[in-house]
This record gives sequence, C-alpha cells and structure tokens, in this order.
Amino acid sequence: MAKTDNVLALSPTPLYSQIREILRQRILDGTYQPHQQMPSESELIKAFSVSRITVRQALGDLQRAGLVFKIHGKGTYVSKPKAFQNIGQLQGFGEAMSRMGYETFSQVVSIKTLAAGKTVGAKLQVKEREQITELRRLRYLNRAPISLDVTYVPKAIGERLAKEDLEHRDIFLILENDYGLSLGQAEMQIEAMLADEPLARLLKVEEGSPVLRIERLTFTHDGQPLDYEHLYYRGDAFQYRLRIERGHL
Amino acid sequence: MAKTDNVLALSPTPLYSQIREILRQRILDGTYQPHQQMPSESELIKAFSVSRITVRQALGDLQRAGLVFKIHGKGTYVSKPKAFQNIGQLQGFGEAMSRMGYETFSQVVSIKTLAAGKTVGAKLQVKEREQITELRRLRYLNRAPISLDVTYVPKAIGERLAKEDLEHRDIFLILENDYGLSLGQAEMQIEAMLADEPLARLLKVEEGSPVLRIERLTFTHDGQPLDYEHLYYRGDAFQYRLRIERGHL
DNA sequence: CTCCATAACTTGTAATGACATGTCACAATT
DNA sequence: AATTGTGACATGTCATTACAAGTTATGGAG
Repeated sequence: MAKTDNVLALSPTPLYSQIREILRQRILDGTYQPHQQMPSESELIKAFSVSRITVRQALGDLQRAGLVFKIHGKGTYVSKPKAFQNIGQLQGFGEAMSRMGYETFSQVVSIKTLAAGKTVGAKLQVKEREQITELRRLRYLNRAPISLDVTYVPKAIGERLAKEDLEHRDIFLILENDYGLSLGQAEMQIEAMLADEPLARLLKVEEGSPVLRIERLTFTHDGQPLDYEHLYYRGDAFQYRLRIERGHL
Repeated sequence: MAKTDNVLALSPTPLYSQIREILRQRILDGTYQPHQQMPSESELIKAFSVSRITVRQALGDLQRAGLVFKIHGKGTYVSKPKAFQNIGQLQGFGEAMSRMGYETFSQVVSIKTLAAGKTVGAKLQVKEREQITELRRLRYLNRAPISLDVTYVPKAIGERLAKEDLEHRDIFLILENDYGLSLGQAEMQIEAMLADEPLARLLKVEEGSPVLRIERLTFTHDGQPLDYEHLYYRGDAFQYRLRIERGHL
C-alpha cells in the first residue's frame, strides 16, 4: 500500500498544505519562536506520519513565503517576524489595507467607453480603435482621499464591472471570484511626480505636492493582459511597501 | 542501483538546475515559442534520462521565475516574454543597470563613523550609542546624476568597505563575493517627496522637484539586518520597476 | 445527430528508499 | 594542547512507484 492511513487523509486539501498551515500557525502563535530551530524533517515525519517529500514541500513553501530559512547540514529556523511579511505579492489596494485593519472605500468618479488609443492598446494588446472601458475612482482610507485610480479594461469586462459594487469591492477579487479569471502576475513602474491642478483638487492637496505614480499592468494566469492601471497616491499619506528576495536561481 | 548513469551526472551542479538552465536557454532562444506547450514531463524524462522528481523541480523553478506556467491536466506552457522578466529580485543599483546595458559609477560624497541613533539603531538592531558607518554616494547613470544613496552599516563592515573600490563596485556584490555574507531579503518602502535645497543641488534639479525616496533594509540569509539605505532618485529620470506574482499559498 | 462514457493523455500528490553533502561534537591521535 | 578523524544528524538530490484529478478526443448508445 502506497498511501498510509492518516488522520488528515480524508480531507480535500493536500496533505502538505495542511501541514504547511499548521506549521504557519505555530510560528505565528509563538509555539516556534523566532530564530529558534524548527523540528527536523525526521521529527515532523514522525509527528504527522507522512513522508519526507510531504514535509519538505510544506517547509519549502514556508521558506519561499519567508517564514523560515534553512541551513544545509544544520536545520530549519524560524525567521524573525517581519513587518511586511507577505507583501510583494500582487494585491488590490483594499485587499492589502483591510488585511492591516484599515477601512477603505472607493468613490466612482467616471466610467467611460472609448477607443483604446496607442498606449493603452499596446498594453492591453487590442487595436488602437477598439473600444475599452476607462474607470476612474477616488480611493479613501479612513475617510481621507488617498489615491486616484484610473483603470483600463477591455470593454466586455468593463461593462460587467460597471454593474458591480465598485465602492466596496476590490476589482481583483471580482475578477477572480465572480468572473473566474485567475490573475497571475503584474508589471509595475513606480515614479515620483508633482500633482497638477485637477489631481491636486481630487486628492485635496496643494498643487505641486509630491505624488507617487504607479503604472500597473496585470496579467491573467496564462499571460493575457487584463487590467492596466494608473494609480496616483498622495505622497504625504502613502508608502508603497514590499519585501523582496535575493534570488537563488 | 538507484542513480542511473547520465551524461550530466558527473557535474558538480545538481541535475535539476542543469536541466532548468537548458530549458531556460531554449525558451530564451526561441526553441520553445511563447504560449506554446513545453514538452510534457514524461517526454522530458525520456529526453534527459532523469526521474520525474528532477524534471518537476526544474519546471517548478522556471514557473516560480515566471518563464512558464502550468495548467493541471493540460500541460506546461511558455510565458509571453516580459520586459521586466526577473525583476522583483533584490539587486543593487549597478547590478540592475549593467544588466540592461547602462554605464554607471558612484561618487563617494562622504564616509563618516557616528552613533547609530534611534532610527538607524532600531533598523540595524544595534544600541543607540553604538558606532555605525554612514556612506553617502552620488550615483551616475550615463554621466548624469540620478540618485543620492545614504547607506548605514555596522562599523566593522563600514571600515572594510571604506577600503574598497566603491566607485565601480556594487556594495551587494562586495558583501556577497568578498565578505561571504549571503543576502536573503529586503524590506522596502517607496514614497514620493520634494527635493529640498541640498538634495536638489546634488541631483542637479530644481528645488521642489519630485523625488522618489526608497528606504531599504537588507537582511542576511539568516535574518540579520546588515544594510540600511535611503535612496533618493530623480523623479524625472528614474522609474522603479518590478514584476510581482499573485500568491498561490 | 446528440449525448455521454471512456480511454489516453496531462499535471498534482504522496510514499519509500538511497546516497550526497554540510555541520558539529567528541574521541583518538599526534 | 592542538589537530585530526569519525560518527551522528541535519538538509539536498534523485530514482521509482502509485494513485488522484483535470482535460480532451473518440467512439458507441440513444
């Protein structure tokens, strides 16, 4: 018999991900203290009655998530807790903020259907004359305006989005949960600029104030460009935070 | 006999990483075209005479690197080539720029040894009164000033660094290659601000110009904070680019 | 012709076994 | 006392086997 009977075995989620979550829990609740050694692979094998492959898959995920690190020949250790744990993953604005306990909502400024034009067309890979939807939203954090988001999506999606509750729901989550489009990756450019008059008025800052401008092109899992955004954040109220890894490939 | 004889077998690098690099090469040189299906796992097993575990490890690396994506039940596909491929990894400035064919050098403005103080001490996890090294450099891209870098490192490292060729070599690469410190991850915050007078003079821009301010704390592989930097980039000449993934954990 | 079961693929998960390699402590040797 | 093995234990790599689960084409039943 290949598969051993196991208390966890009848569950629908894979064994390694269950173990990963159990270990994650123990790290977060302090059962395994930062910078302390985790149980060795062979101990975990005995503890969970699984094979080494399964244990290694769980630990590998945790390592890639930045919760533990391994030293060849010594063991696996809990990372020091990081303020930014997990950031550096593609998240919508509300998604990221609500995770941190902030209250957000979005005010829809305008929804227009217009020709893609050269720039947007190139990004979304549609013809210049093809129609796309432009969605402008003002985003509020704790009731203060913090950013202007200009979103371009193909017309078909834009028309569906127009009927959604865009004030409270994240576009990313609508696309994924309601439309079944699985988002894969995004390319971003971040730069600094000065607020011109119309932008300053919307963000309730002085003209010439510093603004963080983020251009983001989001792709579906299979590489289709889906959502092209220009985000203008108040420089005095927002920092973009991320955690990055030094690659080992 | 467990291990099959294999043409690749006597090499010092692991099999899966050799196969990964071969496949990466074939993707980059167009042998496998974007959005086309890769050879299936069983075909790769036959082609390289290795086990499925090895093939999957190679493909998994490529997937995490964003070069391919998999669809359960269908196959593995080549991703569309991305302008930003691989960015989102921790790189030094020169490291990133020279990869793109730009010429850079750094002018050392000052090197001081001083007390850490509250902020820097907290980041580098040393006592407030402990001595650290502050290194100020003006970085040039194609002979135009593009950023001011203020770097804080523990005194012991700062004293060694002071003797290095900081004009042309990347600090990250010195730390890794010469000092054997393996860098793991970094936390960054990016914000927009206005150039004050001294900064404007250094960057040769007008006072009040937009500046991208990046605060970056870099850790060694085992989580020790090692290098705390404030980077001030000319807003008109620099965009921070990265590619991020939507997490699947 | 339509519908549906099925076979033949694909990738995903998991167990078991083996050997390689890095680390460290302790004992034996010099 | 300093050095050098050597063994115990950690993670790293790899092979083999088995079954689960998603996808697609095909062929037979209605």
